[in-house]
This record gives sequence, C-alpha cells and structure tokens, in this order.
Amino acid sequence: MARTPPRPPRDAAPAPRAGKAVTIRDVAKVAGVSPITVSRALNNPELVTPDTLERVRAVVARTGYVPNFLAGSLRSRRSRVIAAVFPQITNSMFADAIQAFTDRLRAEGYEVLLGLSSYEQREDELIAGILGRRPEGIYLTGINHSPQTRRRLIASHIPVVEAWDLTPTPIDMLVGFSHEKAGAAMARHLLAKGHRRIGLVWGKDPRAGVRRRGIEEALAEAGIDAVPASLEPPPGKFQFGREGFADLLRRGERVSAVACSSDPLAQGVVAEAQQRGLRIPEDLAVIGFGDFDFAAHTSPSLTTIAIEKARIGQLAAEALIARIEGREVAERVVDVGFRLVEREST
Amino acid sequence: MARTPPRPPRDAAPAPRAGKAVTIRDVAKVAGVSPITVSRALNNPELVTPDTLERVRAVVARTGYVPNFLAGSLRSRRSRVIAAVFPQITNSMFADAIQAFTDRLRAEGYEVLLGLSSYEQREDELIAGILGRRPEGIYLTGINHSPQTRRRLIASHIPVVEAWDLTPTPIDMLVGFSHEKAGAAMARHLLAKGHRRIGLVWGKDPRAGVRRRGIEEALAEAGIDAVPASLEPPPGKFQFGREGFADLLRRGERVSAVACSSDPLAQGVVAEAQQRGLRIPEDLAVIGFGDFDFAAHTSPSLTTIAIEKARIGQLAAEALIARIEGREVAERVVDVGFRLVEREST
DNA sequence: CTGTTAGCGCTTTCAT
DNA sequence: ATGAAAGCGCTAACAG
Repeated sequence: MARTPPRPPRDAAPAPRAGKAVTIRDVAKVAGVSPITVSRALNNPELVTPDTLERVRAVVARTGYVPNFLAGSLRSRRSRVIAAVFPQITNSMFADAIQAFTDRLRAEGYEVLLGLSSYEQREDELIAGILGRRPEGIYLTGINHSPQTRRRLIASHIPVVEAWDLTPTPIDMLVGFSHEKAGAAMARHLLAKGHRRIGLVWGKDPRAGVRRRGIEEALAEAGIDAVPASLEPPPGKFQFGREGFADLLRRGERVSAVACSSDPLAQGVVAEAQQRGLRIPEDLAVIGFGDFDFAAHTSPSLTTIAIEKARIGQLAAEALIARIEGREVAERVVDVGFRLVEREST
Repeated sequence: MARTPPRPPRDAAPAPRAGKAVTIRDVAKVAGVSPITVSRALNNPELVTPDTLERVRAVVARTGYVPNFLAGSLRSRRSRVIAAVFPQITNSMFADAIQAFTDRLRAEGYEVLLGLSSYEQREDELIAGILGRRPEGIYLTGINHSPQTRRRLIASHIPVVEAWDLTPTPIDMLVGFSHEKAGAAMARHLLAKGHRRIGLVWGKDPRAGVRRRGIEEALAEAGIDAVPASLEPPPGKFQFGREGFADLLRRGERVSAVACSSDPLAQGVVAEAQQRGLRIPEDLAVIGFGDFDFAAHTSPSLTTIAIEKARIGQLAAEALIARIEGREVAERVVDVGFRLVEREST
C-alpha cells in the first residue's frame, strides 16, 4: 500500500478519462509524416520505406502510442474481435473448448469477447449487447436460440458457429455431435453388460435432456420402460451426484447400473456407492459423460462417453477464420462424434 | 445441412460485409425524429416523451437496428468493456473467479474481453492488443508484469486490479492473498502432525514458486533442510500428481507426507499412493492447495489450503466498477486470505 | 511510396 | 423535449 504510485484523482462523475491519449496525429506530427503513413507503418509495414518505418516505430515507442482500435474498427469495419457464448465456465465441460478456441484465435490476431449466458438467463440480451460490438464472428454453445436471436444473427451477416450439438439446420455452421446418439450409446453399453434395472442421475440442462431421451428410447426398445431418474440442477457436480444416488436409494429404486449426464455426477455416484459398501462395478456399474481424462482419474475409474472438447473449440475457431477470410468452408456441419471409453480393470 | 438458409456469398477478399447495416439515421428518418433523439430514446429514455419513445422503439424493433457501440464508444469514450487476463482457463483454479467476475460485470452492463496469457507467453503483446480496445478497466492475474506493461497500464489511466497475489506495491488495486504464508501454513500443519520427511509435488508456475519458498523456509526454521521435490509443468493435473509421486519414490525419497501445489496434483498423489498399497493418511499424509470442494471430493478426502476463488472475482469486479463510477475504493489492497481445511475422518 | 479528403456511426455541446 | 453542428480517431479511396 505504501509506495503505490500516486494516481490522478478521478472526477466525481463517471466521466471520461482526463488525460488525453496520444493519437495517430501526434505520432505523425513528431515523426514528420502524415497520419496515414503512421497507420501504414503499423498495419502494412511493407508499404512503407524501411527508413520511415523505423522513424515511426521509434516515435510510437517513445510516445507510448496505443492505437485506438475502436476508431480503426469503425472506419475499416474490421473489429478483429470474435465473440463466444458459453452457458458457464465452471462447468468443466466447456473449459477446454474455450481454451482451444481462444488460443487458435489469438494466433490469428483476434481478441475474444466472452459471454456467459448462465443457461437461458436471457441469451437474447447478451447477444444483442455482443452484436453491438461488431464482432467479426460468433461462437454459440448449443442450437436452441430464440427466433429473435436467430434473426439478429442472420441479419448481422457475420459467420456463426454453433457447437456442442447437431442439427441439419444450423444458423450457419456447426461443430458438434449427437446427444441423442450419445445417450443411446450409454444404453447399449449397459444393456450389453446385462443390466436391466438402470437408474439415472441427470442434470437439467437442455442438452442433457436430449441425451436422456436417447438413453430412454434405446432402453424402451429393449423393453425397459421404467427408468428412475434423479434430476439435478446444473452444473453437474460431484456433490449432486452423491445426493442423486442417495435420492434413488431413498426412493427404493434397486438398480444395478447408474448412468449420469456428466462425469462429475458420476464420480459423486461412485463415492456415495462406495461409502455404502457397494463395489464398483461388481455391485453397481456407473457410466458418465464428457471427459475421459476426468473419468480416468476416479478410483475406480469410470466408463464414460468421451468428447474431444478441445477439438470442438479449435474447429469452430478455424471455421470462423476461414469464412472471415473469404474462404468457403467445405463442411458446414462437422460431427466430431464421441467414443465410449471403458474403465480400466482396476 | 439441407434447409440451411441461403446466405449471401462472400467476396473472395477479406472484405467488409456487403449488407449495409441499419444505422441510427435510418431509424431516425423512419421515426420522423433526429438521430440524437433516437440515441436518447435508447440511452436516456427519461429525456424523451413517452410518445416519441414508443415510436422510436417500434421502429427499432421493426428495422432490427443494432446500435454500433464501436461508434458510440469512440465518441463518448465509454466502451463498457472490461478486460480480464488469466494464464489459462483449463486450470480449475481460475474458472470460479472468471465466472464470478463476469457475472458481476454483466449485471452492471459491462462486457468482458477475455485474454488468456498461457503463462508468460507474451503477456505484453496481449495487453497491448487489449488496451487498444479501450477497456474501462482491467483485471490481471498475478503481480509480475513487465516494466513495459506496467508503464502502459499506468499510462492508460484506467483502473487496474491485480489478483491472486499480494504486494505492497500494486499497479493500482489488488485482491489476493499471500502465497508465501499459504506455503508456510502447509509446513506448519505437517510439522504439527509430526512429519519430518516431507516431499513436494509441485507445479512450475510463478505463484506456486512463491508458495514453495514459503513452505521450505518454514521447514528450514524447524531444522528441515532437505525437501525433495518433483516439479511438474502447469496446469497442475491429476496425471502429473501420479507421476510426481512415482518420481519421488523412484528417486528413493522416503517421505511420510507430500505437499502439493494444487489439489489435482494432490489427488494424483493419493491415487498413486493407494495403488501402491499405502493408506492415506496413516502411511502417507497428503495436503493440497486451492479448492476445498475439489479436495473434499477425493476419497479419502484431502487436507487443503482453501481459497475463496469466486470471492476474488467478485471483489475485483466491484473494485473496478467503483472506480469507473468515480467512487474511491476504501482499500486498495484486499487480502482475502485462505484457510486450512482438514480432511474428514472418512 | 506518400499524402489529401472524406466519412465510419455515434454522442457531446450548445441552441432553441 | 428536441435538434444542428461538430468531431471522437482512424482508414478507404483516390490522387500524385
């Protein structure tokens, strides 16, 4: 606290900064060139003689000039910003995708505007605010958007990537996988292992709902119609897994297998089961969803439906970049699929 | 793919959008008012008669007008954007803070520009790019910034919050805790339990380094000078924990306790130890760092140094908002502390 | 290779 | 309560 550099006291009002920032004209004046030459030196150095280039750079360094991209973007209609909307970040599900997406875009010189929509809580407003910043592309999680949002997005004429889900009618482009099939794959696995009494500990988010339909329909085809479920609020986390399984038992459901809508939930189920003296998988089989790494780290490790999350982020970034640069993308819809990874023998 | 709405084919060049967007003047013309009245209807509705307000709103809705904040920000010098820089997002350490930070800011009408600096990989460049977008405030992870970055930040005259660490000389404001003390607390705990042969499985990130100094100095004071350590690359994760502990054993280090720089690492150590037939904590005590929730979910659950991560994000957001709105903040430096949480009896 | 002119879309300022 | 003029800082478009 002691030697904090004295900062200029602010005005009482929420007013603009006092200190006038260095502008391109200041730099131009000092360097003895025109503003546009400074602009070129910074953005298209190859259009400028090495001599002036160096002079301009020196002045920029000396004056601490920071180009105002707001102004540049306004004029050039290129903001070099790409927006990304996720339901939430604490959900381990999305972190890898965000990271990969952001890394890829920064490598191409884009900044990322992050929107967290907290599942449903007015994605509309969020996106309206985002579009006002004129991003050059936008990444959306999921395919369920209000008609209003769809209209705005289409009217904006910027490339859009929807991710984490599959539909034949994306707004524009899409990178994801079928949650219905993922659910069905869970069912098939459990059926193959001979399970008939299967319980669900399941999150309430929209895509989890689709997976649930997938698993229940596949079970119904095998003649299993009663599938007890304990529903938990997002984000699916360990504690809810424990509670969910306890809830199933409390309700007197006697199951030989539990399927979970996420790996943290599944870990919770495993913990609760072990605490009650059940052996995994002899007494209770548990299958999760999402992250093989995550599932592999439990003990005993879980069977899970694994998703290449980072790949989704990267492909989405690349699709946006391609379209911004005027290249048509070969595939508008990319199905990255999933794979079932069985637990180690442990 | 089938019914994808036909989008206007893009030009080959990375050119601006073709479709001219609706501007405030278009809206004004249709509503039969001046542009400034539209602006007021949107931003200061109380300055406009209910009648014109309604008319303007109707036209906005009908035309799909999306205000261009780039232009507005340029003129008003208020971008309503706040930037946040984190080393990485896959590190479970930061997710809660990002979420809390973003939630708080959106509630106040700010958008968040996310920067991921990937530990060291040119934070300078990242921040230069960010400042060009004229954020009204900036959140930084950590206190180690290049002189150049410090200069730029100070010259920008925007409020800055550094987080996750403590120093008497922040750039501006700070919300964090002492990593040195956190390390020392680990040492004290293990010493109190009677341990003398203590090993480290430790991440290589800068703040972890400070915690290491804290623990080693505290151990040295107790006469323990040899503290074998296995160093792992960030992000500290389960697998590295396993490998780290295996590494210690391979090197012939016989320890009764292992301290880890993060909870995922600690979980890995626990798993590896259990696999080798060691009982936790009877044969091996393990202490982690970071997230009580996380640590509580292991089995047996871990002792850990718990941090209120969401609180850091929230306090940081509030500090920035306060300063942007012209309020002086009472405390420039906030120490949120940490607490040692012992494992359940399990 | 460099400069001039104009204007991106909005909001500040000053009138009325 | 509304409007006219001006300009935020930059770059597109067109010279030269």
